[in-house]
Amino acid sequence: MQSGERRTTLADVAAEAGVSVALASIVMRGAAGAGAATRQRVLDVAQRLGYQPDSRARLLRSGRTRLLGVVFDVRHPFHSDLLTGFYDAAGSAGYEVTLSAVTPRRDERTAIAGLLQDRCEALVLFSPRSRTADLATLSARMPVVAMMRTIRHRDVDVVRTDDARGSELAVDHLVGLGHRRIAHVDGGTLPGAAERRHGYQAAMRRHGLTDFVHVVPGGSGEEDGARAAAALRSGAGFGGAAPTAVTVFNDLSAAGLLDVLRRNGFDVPGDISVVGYDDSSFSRLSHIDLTTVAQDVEVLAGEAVRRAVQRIERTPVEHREVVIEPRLVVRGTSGHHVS
Amino acid sequence: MQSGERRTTLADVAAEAGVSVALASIVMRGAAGAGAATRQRVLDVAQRLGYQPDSRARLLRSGRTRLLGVVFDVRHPFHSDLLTGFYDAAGSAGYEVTLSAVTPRRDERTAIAGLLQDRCEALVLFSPRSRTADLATLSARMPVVAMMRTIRHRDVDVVRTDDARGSELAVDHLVGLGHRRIAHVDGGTLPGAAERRHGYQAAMRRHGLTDFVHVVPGGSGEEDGARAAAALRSGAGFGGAAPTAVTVFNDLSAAGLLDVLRRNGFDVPGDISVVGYDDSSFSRLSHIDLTTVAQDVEVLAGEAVRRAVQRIERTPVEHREVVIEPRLVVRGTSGHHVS
DNA sequence: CACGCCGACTAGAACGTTCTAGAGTCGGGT
DNA sequence: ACCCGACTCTAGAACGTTCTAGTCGGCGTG
Repeated sequence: MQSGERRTTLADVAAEAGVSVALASIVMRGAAGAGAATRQRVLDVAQRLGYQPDSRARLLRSGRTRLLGVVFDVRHPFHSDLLTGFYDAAGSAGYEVTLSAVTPRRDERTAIAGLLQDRCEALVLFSPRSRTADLATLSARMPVVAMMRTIRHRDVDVVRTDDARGSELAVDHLVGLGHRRIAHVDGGTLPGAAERRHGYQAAMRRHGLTDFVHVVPGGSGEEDGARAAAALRSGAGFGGAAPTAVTVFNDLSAAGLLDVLRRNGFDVPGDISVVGYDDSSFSRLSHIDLTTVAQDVEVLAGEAVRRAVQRIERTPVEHREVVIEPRLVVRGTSGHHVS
Repeated sequence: MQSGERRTTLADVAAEAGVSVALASIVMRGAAGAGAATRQRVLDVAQRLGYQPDSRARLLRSGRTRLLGVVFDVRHPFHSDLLTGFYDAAGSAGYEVTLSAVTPRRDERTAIAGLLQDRCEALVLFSPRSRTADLATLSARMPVVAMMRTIRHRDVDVVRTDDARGSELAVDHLVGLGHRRIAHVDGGTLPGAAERRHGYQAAMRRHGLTDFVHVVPGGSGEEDGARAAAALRSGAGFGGAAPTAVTVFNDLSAAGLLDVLRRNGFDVPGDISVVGYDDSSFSRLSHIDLTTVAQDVEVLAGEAVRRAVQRIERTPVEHREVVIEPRLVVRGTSGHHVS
């Protein structure tokens, strides 16, 4: 099949229906100005010939593309969730979505360049790692929305979760369960790590637990969490006493930490409570069952689309940065402190 | 920023450089037929004006898009891995990739329709669920490659893993460890489930274990595996004796099964060995550490691209169906049978 | 009956490229 | 001196749409 014949164009449909191309165009895009009978006839012919409008030609002429470009990372499960919400939000705003993936061998520059050619009207970047200056340059060409990360530049919009607040929720939860010796395994220089660390510290101070603040260097991988577990067991932070609870930079690191703890005979949450961050799909596995801080996917996606559309349509915008409230998901790895 | 001014076109560049549009075009696409000095001058001007070619116009004119459309499911982690390989393979074949995602609220039809408008030259569908007839209709319009699934239609190409062989590898591995009472938790009517079930049955027969063949109804979710675990413990299949090993339809189901087993005091792999399927990222978590059957992502992606390109360029094709050998990844959930 | 108006329809330009056909220029071989 | 080929460059059509500016009847109104 897929024969060499030219695909059917609007001209074919028009000829077959015995009308002008212009009228066929009017019918196809549902515009006013065609008689009911003619309209039906054109529609029938189009259907019969299997006519598919050529979006390239259409958009070339009309200037608009109603296309939102999204750069996401295939390695980040959270991005997949966000994508789901993004399609919904874009759809109801009357925009299409075009995707460009970052992979281990395809960097962000390449992914962005791919979208640039597609003439999308705005760029939405999931957890961008580009330098602020590069994003600023980009924003001279089209609206740019950065997600899950702070960018301090007046031409780049930001939609992110309040990560400091997320850590605070985790600490509040643990304090509510009677914990005092709460450690934090951080994410080093990774995006969001500083906010999460500061949130932890602020919450500890607020609860009068300044003396118990203990940050253990971690990272984003399982092995980072495992390493941190070893450091914790040595009990360096609390004058020899092991912490009774830990908040971790992300779920993957938390999983590594959990594993080492359990292997070493610790009962979770009996001996020690663990709270992750991200609500990754695997944290829901009953076997892991991780208490964690969830980002609100629907709202994040919705706000990003809203912001992009506002910029495209030049609607005045109230705040450059939209910060979404996180939500604590209590599962099986956190429990009452028994002294 | 993103001012209302028209974006710079080839005509602008040409005018500024004092050459014709045609020559500017020649320079921009690196074609032969421009003097070195002129070429450099045009390039400089283009750079200075921030010229970005409009792919829509370009492709409208040239007819070709060199675009491969991919439909993937955001929920399937394996698809993310495959995407990585796909970008690589397409890139080195000189093709671009355009993505359309299936999400819980965006079905395959919609995802395909989105790509159709983009005028890609071939469609590659990851684990398509569409009916064969629909795919056949589609293939009248453009080459269609289905992945990870059998399609019996002469116009639809197929690139998939030999799932029967995958199950056989799992069984061979377990038999090699001394197991005889090996059960299979299947995937019902899901794509690939029948092949995996048949592979299990064939391998059991080959090892003379026909009497021990025992298929437990399962599914793709964690809860399916959990349910199957309960059924297994009742020992229905082997005359009251519980199996010493299980092969499971996929990793997620295996994780659910593992969890229930361990919670009920079974030692894995001491009391029972478990083998999953897919090598999902979470199966690598040290906490799960699942022995599983891996699909060769690089090869799958490479073959899919090769096949799509062959169809596009009308190169004769040897086999309609390309079947890739799976690979067993031995981790911690399988061990010697101790009787 | 003339007028204006409205609805149905159309011709042709426009969008930003690529491609075809050909025009000019230069240098070298006869 | 002439021609030829190679090279550089250009004009203008073409791609499949949408949009602008109409044309053409018919009908209600004065």
